[in-house]
Amino acid sequence: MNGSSGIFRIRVVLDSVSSIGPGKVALLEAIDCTGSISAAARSMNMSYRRAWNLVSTMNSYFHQPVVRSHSGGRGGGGATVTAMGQTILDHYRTIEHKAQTSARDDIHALEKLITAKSKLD
Amino acid sequence: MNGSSGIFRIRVVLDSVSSIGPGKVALLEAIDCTGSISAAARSMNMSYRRAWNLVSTMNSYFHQPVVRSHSGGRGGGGATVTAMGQTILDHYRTIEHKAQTSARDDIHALEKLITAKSKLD
DNA sequence: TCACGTTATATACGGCAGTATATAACCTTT
DNA sequence: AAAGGTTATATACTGCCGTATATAACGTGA
Repeated sequence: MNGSSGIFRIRVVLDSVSSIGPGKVALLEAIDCTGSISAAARSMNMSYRRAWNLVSTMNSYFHQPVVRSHSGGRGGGGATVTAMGQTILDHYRTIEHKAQTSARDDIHALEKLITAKSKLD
Repeated sequence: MNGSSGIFRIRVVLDSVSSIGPGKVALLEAIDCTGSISAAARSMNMSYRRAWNLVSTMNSYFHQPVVRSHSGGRGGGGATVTAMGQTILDHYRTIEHKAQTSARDDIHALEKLITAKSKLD
């Protein structure tokens, strides 16, 4: 029944240069889950450089950093999602859920108009 | 005030290869408005090739064509958005509106978290 | 019958986003 | 002190998306 996967992709454009969408959100969650930027990148099959750039960008356009990182020490270092980061994740997921729920009938109607091909996996 | 512009971008992913988002929707509306693919492309500062490819793609993944075109004749030819195309536009706009409305509080909350930069135009 | 502007299609070119790779600094653990 | 894995940063390469450009066919109106 899916419900939460693919289907619906939302990007919140906050500014002419600031936006947040499925990619950055997934990265934040992966960092939260793995405890490091490089592990998160690996888990998503993304280059470290790209992951680092995304984090750097996000850190720069919110009032406070969304990720805090440190190098050296046990495990070589790591990164954590800050309270600000969590707040953003929460809002994004809420937006996603409300949007999905409220528009579900029309989404379903659209789905019925496409010629059946490979279903989403 | 805005209401309909930027802020919120939704892409409905119908299939591993089929999706519809702001770009294709804007193109469809431009075709509906101008009566031709090339005029629509010009009005959007998009190459004819790209516009034609997008139309071709959409025509291929819905049950019926979303745009019908004809060459030659008065004005050299033209293109119109079919009933199917209109239906898709309607559903998309409805989804967009419902999503925007239902998630408005959280969107606003997110906006307040970014460092003020150039506002959307 | 010729002109006009469009559809339809192909090929070549350019820019840029993302990858691959390398290197230094960091700091705990052994 | 040495090892190990991470952050942080730079440079070079690659692939792809979209532009630019060219050409043929089409069909109404002058």
